[in-house]
Parts: sequence; C-alpha cells; structure tokens
Amino acid sequence: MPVRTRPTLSDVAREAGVSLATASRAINGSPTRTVRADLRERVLEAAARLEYTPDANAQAMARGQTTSVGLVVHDVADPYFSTIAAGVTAAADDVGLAVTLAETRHDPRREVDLVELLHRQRARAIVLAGGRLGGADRAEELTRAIAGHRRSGGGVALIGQPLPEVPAVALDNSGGAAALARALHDAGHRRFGVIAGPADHLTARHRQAGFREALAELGTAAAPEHVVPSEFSRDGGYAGMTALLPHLGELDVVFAVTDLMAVGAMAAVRDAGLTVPTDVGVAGFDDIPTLRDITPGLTTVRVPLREIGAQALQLALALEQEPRVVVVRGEVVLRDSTARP
Amino acid sequence: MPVRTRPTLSDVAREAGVSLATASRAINGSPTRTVRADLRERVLEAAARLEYTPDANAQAMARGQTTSVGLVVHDVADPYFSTIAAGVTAAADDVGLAVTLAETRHDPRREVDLVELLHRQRARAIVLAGGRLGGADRAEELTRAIAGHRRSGGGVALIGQPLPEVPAVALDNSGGAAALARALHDAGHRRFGVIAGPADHLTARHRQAGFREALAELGTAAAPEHVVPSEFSRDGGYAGMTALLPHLGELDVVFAVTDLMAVGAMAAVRDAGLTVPTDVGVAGFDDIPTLRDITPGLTTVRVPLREIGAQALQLALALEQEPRVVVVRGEVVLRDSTARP
DNA sequence: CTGTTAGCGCCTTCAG
DNA sequence: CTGAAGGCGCTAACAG
Repeated sequence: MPVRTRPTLSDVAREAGVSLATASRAINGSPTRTVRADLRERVLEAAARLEYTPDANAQAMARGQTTSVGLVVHDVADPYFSTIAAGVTAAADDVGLAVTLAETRHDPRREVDLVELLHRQRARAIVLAGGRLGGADRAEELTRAIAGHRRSGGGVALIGQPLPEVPAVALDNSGGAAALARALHDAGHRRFGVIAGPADHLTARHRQAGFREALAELGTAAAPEHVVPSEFSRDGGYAGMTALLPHLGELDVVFAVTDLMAVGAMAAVRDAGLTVPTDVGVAGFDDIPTLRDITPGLTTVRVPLREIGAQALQLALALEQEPRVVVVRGEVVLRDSTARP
Repeated sequence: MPVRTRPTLSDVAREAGVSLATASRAINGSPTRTVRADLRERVLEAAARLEYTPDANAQAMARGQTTSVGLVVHDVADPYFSTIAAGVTAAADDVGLAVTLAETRHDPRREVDLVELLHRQRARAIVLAGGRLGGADRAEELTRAIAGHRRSGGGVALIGQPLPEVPAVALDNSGGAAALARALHDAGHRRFGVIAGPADHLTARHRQAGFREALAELGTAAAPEHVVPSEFSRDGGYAGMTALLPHLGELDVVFAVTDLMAVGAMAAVRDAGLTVPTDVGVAGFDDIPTLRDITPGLTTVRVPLREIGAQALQLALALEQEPRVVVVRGEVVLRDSTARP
C-alpha cells in the first residue's frame, strides 16, 4: 500500500469550501468563536471523507502547549513502579493527557537525561518516581534539570524522597519501618535481622534506619552482623538472606526493605530446607498487590502506590501552587510470615 | 519564579553571531552539512549560556517525523503487561525513541480511541498488547484505525491474537495450553477442571480450548461442570475456584488460564482450609516473574514477555516489511503446585 | 562552509 | 460569523 500523504486541515477546508480558519474552529471548537451549524456540518463531513486527523504536534506547537506528561521510573517491570505508573496514567487520562514512560534502568545519569528528554518534548509535567540514587553530584544535576523545566513553565513532582523546593509525594519510609518494628516487638519478637538494600539508595536507607532506630528505642538493637547490604531486587533479597543463614538461630525476624526482596529472602529460607515463620520470620515493605496471596502471607507496610502516583501527577500539574510536599504514611500489615512459632 | 520565555534557536544564533541555519546544524548535526569547528564551538557555548533546549515538537514537525512510539495495554499494573512494557521500552530506548503508554482499562472502545490518539500524535509505531475484546464490530473499527495509521506511514504490531494483514507477535496460546495438558497427563493426572476466563476474551478462549482439546485427544475430557467462566483477574480466579470447590473430590488439577487467576484460585483453596497440591493441583499460564517464588511453586507455561515486547516494537518499526507474524511458543514449567499427592 | 528563505500543520489575532 | 495573514521553533532546499 503506497504511503499516501496525510490530508491536512487545508485539504479539509478546500473540500468543504470554507476557509482554513473556519475548518479549524469547526473541528477543534475555538474557545471564543463559534461556527454556523451547516458550515460545521460540511467541515465535519469533509474531514470524515478525507479521513483527516489533526496533527497533535502541530497543534502543540501552535498552542504552545503539549498534551502529554512524563513519568520516570527505574523499571516498569518492577511491580512497585508499575503500580505507580497505573496511578499516574489513570490520573493523566482523567484530564486528557497522555503519558510518556521513561526508564532509568537504575542509572542515575539516565535519570537526568530523561528529565531533559521530557523537557525537550515540552511535557506539561514530569513525575519522577523511584528513589534518588547516586551522590550529591547527581542530585545537583537533577535539581538543575528540574529547575530548567519548571522555569519554563513545566510542572514536576517527585515520589519518594523529596528534593528541596520541589513538590513531592513523600513516603514516610522511616516512620513506616519504625511502626513495623514496634508492631513486631509488640507481637513478641526480640531478635531482628535486616536485609538493608544498597547503601546509596535513599529509600532503602531510610527504611532500614527507621527500623533500627525504633528497635534501639525499644532496647533491642539489631546486631551489626545481622544487618546485611544487598541489591534492591528479588535476587538481592535472596543473597541477603543467604548471608544471614548462619545466624538464623539468633534471629526471630528478618526485615527486608522491600516486598520483592522479602520474597527472595523467603525463597532462600526455603531453599535452605527451612520454613517461614517457624525457623525465622520475614517482613517486607510496600504490600505489592500481586504478592498479597503468597504463603505464608507476608507481613509488610502497605503503601497506596496507585493513589500516590495519581496524587503526584496532580501535584505536578498544579503549576501555580507553592512547592508542596504531601507525606504518605504506610500502614503495618501483620500476616503469617511473622507469626510466632 | 517568573515563567521566563524559553530561548529559541534564533536566540542562540544571535547570541553566537551566526545564522539560524548554522546554529541548527551545529546543534543537531545535519546529515549532509558540517560546520567549522570554531563556529560550532561558539554556538554550543551560546546554547549553554542561554540554557537552550531544542523543542522536540518543532523538530518533529519540521522533519515530518516524531521520535515516539505508542504502547497500548489493558492495565500496566498487571504484571503481564508491565513486563511487556519493559520490553517495548527497552527496545525503543535502544533506537532513541520514547514510549507513550496508554491504557484501555479493558474497554475495547478505548482501544480504538487510543490508536487514534496515538495516530494523532504521529507515533512512529504503535504496539497493541492485550487480547482483543469485544465482538466483530470492535475488531472492524480497530482494523480501520490501524489501517489509517499504517496508510500514512506509521507502523503497527500486535501482541497476542493477530489480525489479518497486521504484523504480530502471536502467542501460541492453544498450543501452550495443549502442551501443559499433555505434561500434566504424563505426570499422572487424569481429572481436570478449568477456570476459563471471560467467554469473549480471545486469549482466554484459546488457552482453555487448547487445553480441553488436548485432553479430549488423550481421552480424558473435562466435564462441562468442571469448566467455569470467570473474570480475567486474580479475583476471577478466586471466584472460579470457589465455584469448583464442591467438585474438588472429582478433580486432580485445575487449570486457570493465567498465573494471576491461578494465584487467586490457590488462595480460594487455602481459604477453604484445603491444600495445594494435596487436595487439588493448580496450574497457570504466563510464568510471571514476580510470582516465581510463591509456594507451592506454580506449574505454568512460560512466556518470554519481555522479549515479546521488544520484538513487537521491532516488527512495528520495520515499515517496509510485508505483514509478518512471529509465533512464540510457551514452555511448560512443572512445579510443586501440581505435584502428585 | 555559511546564510537566506520557504515551508511543516495548525491556531489566532485582526479585518471584513 | 467568516476569511486572510502572521507566527509557533525548527529543518531543508536553495543560493552565495
């Protein structure tokens, strides 16, 4: 099939026997002007006959405004991010905007690049999900990129760790982890291990720090050898638990800083021929919907990821507002994975 | 902070004391022309000083080609789709394209609308994941929308069920389900139930049909009362298994047409105070990565979703090619959920 | 190698 | 209520 050249609005206008301006007003109803019914009819028919479709790019250019928003995540395949993405997409759809999805693949440099890419596309707003990685350099570059986008009228919102002066939906990671620690303590557990995630990952850091500080206040601090770093993934959880296996006799519960890691940790326990929670309890963080049916049920901190995504988009679009930070608190969910033997 | 007006390429040109064209060539290197080093240097410096960023929309318009592709899924929060999305995004990124994500929310009408939306945005290619729903009307509308996009030079590829004349990565749903049936038969199971999904859902239909046909060939057809329709979700699986509970004594294994449904089905078994696989075996389809660690391990048909997403994008971008259909076969994975008691 | 000049497709004042 | 004309920011012939 030959690539026919697309019909343009002038083609439609000519076909309908009206001017370009009238055709434009008929098809995309101007805010102020109105078109006589019969003319509008003619235009619409002509457009249908020609199979005309407006060019969103040209419209964006003429109007000086696009109809899309950007979403930056580390990895869509991770249920944490895909749930957030669902929230952002739904909220965007509600206001007639399309979502451009970009993945950092856990590379902080790409995060900056993607913000710039999205800025180039003149996204109306950019939502950055996913914990900031990298050191101060990256944070500064990111701040600059964000500032550039905002200065020229684009909105931005962060999910997770806030950054100075930028609207954000912040998870109370340390508070949630602390609440989890207290709940486990209330349930009678006393000896804790932690699979802590990467040292340079802020979310991981806040979660493990909040957990350990709460323990300290309760007078049952986790021993240093019971706190192991790991990758921020299922496999990281598996490896972390494997490292803790020799100490299992000294532990009641191991806290992995994400559900995905906790699942990996549970697999490691099973592969060692042991049982959760009989030999050791396991707790996670996030309450990923897809994982709510695993057995034993995973004790965790529920985070309303979908709502967070939706709210972040709204924050990002509220251009006039002052930078605003909404803090979302998680809710401890005790399940069988930490039942006392 | 005031919304400063964005610097344009002419601002940069003026600042650098060169012509618009030179600035353009210096910044976005023209394929044919080249710019003297010192001039290019001046331009780049001016651009940096002004914090100039090219406007992707304007470039798209001038070049007559955008740098984005569209992806249509039912629901990104569903791990099936998020894994596909990861594949599409990675492949797009490799060739420097951005992905616009659109969700049908399981509404076939929206599917058509989204194709049109993406066409309006002049997406270089559109990947449609997710089984076609709805009847012949919708299929026809969709075919028309797709044809419109292709006629004007855009690529399209489907994932799942093919449509006549459209490139596709087709899952061999019925073949995979048949292989599963044979594998379960080989393992000694004889009495099967099926949680079949929605009647109008093609993927679900092919999977259950393939499964049942293979059983028939093996001489052990599933009784009609052991085949229950359901929603295409975790809750659908739960409800389906609940409906089968009264018949559990007559069944060795229940096949749910997706892993997510299988997980719901397993939860229903547990909630009834029974055990998988002792009281009944459960099998799914997809081999969702996030669910690979559940216990008992879920017997399923592995589908390389990520690769499928990547390949679909490549098919969609290969505009010159003949309509081509790639069939991907699943691989049966037997795990403990169907271990014989 | 550089500059000038048309558009790309559409919206939007501004006249009529 | 309609039409003509300018411009959005950039690229790509076309001259110089």
